[in-house]
Amino acid sequence: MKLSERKVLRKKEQILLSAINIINQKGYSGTTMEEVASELLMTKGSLYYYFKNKSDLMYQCHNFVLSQATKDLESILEDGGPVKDVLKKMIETHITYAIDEKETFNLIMEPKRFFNEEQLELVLKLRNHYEGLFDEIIQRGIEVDEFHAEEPKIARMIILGAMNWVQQWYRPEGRLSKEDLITLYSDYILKILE
Amino acid sequence: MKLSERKVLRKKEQILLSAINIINQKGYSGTTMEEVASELLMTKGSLYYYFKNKSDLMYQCHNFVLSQATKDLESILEDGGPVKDVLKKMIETHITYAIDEKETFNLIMEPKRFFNEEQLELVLKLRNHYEGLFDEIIQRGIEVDEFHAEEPKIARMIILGAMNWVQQWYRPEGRLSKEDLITLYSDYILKILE
DNA sequence: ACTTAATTTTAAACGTAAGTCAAAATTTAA
DNA sequence: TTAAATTTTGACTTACGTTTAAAATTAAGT
Repeated sequence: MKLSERKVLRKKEQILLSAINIINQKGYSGTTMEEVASELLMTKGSLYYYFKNKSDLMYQCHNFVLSQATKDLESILEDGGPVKDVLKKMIETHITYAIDEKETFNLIMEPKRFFNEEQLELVLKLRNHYEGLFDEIIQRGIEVDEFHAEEPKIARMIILGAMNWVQQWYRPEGRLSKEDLITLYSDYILKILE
Repeated sequence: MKLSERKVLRKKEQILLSAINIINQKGYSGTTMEEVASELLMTKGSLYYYFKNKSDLMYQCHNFVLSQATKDLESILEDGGPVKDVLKKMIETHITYAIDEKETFNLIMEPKRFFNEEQLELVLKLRNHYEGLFDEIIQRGIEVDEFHAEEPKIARMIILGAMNWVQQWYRPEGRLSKEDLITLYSDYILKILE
């Protein structure tokens, strides 16, 4: 790889990190290309040299965060251990992302609105892979007879939905600590798989 | 009430119904004031005679649909019967709205992005009321010892999240019929409350 | 029916933010 | 040092929400 190519990659990553910050504060619609640019002392025109358009930039931010979450889950799965413990760790990770990276983690919410067809395909692929990691642990649990589910994929959808909804109501400054929240969710989710 | 006032109300409702249709097809961002207006053979300027701005219009669409859903749930609750059956009916109603009125039912998703403070307050009030209806049936169930939940409101959040997520993946043309979906969801949700 | 007042609609603006582009500036490589 | 490649600029276009003053229409009183 040429020097110049590496430079472009570095710049792209700089832009991504900066954009992720702004998006997590102001949301997708609240974030302007102008603001992302000025944060890095560029003009917005330059952004279009690195990213095709706003939704491309947003897509890559989402991708960045989701890929990181994916890696986290993969390493939890690899570490192995009792299925219930593994699932609990996965739940903890997912909920933590959902809260801490609220906006970028869940651009997920309305992918069709924001992404074009090509991006959408990639998002869905990555998302399927991510969701598949939950299927994997559920499957393991079923095999060792610790989990039971008639339609495991539906159970997984229910679990994911329950966890994602956390963003809609949870406030860190509220009555429940993040730890409490995660404990409660883990317990309820395990009941689903009983 | 004067004739003119009634006329305004009728017109407002016409606009709402038309807007709800467009929003459910194209989503909030995909819907332009221009399009809503032209659907009714008006110019977009006129819309601003009836609604303060776009987010006011969208808010009222959401309100309209959510109010209808609320009435449906209230009448199910009033009818009474075995708590599990009542809850199942409520689940069916909620999921049906979530699928059929996808966009307007769940402007819910990101209320802060779209609504101003005043609207937000009203939305949250209505939403709390709506959610409270689920608390009510859960409470009934606990009292007759058919449901068990340590933190019933968290259980309710989990249930709502699970149901709302349906919009993200369910396709009527897919493998599962809406009936299958609702049956599966009901069964899983009842497990949460076991 | 006629006149005046109130209501409703219009069309032409404006503001903001996304996206484009040709030229200018800078960097790289020979 | 110079020519080519890369990167940045800023002015322009377009789209859409929103405002506004004036025009058109409708209602009400006599």
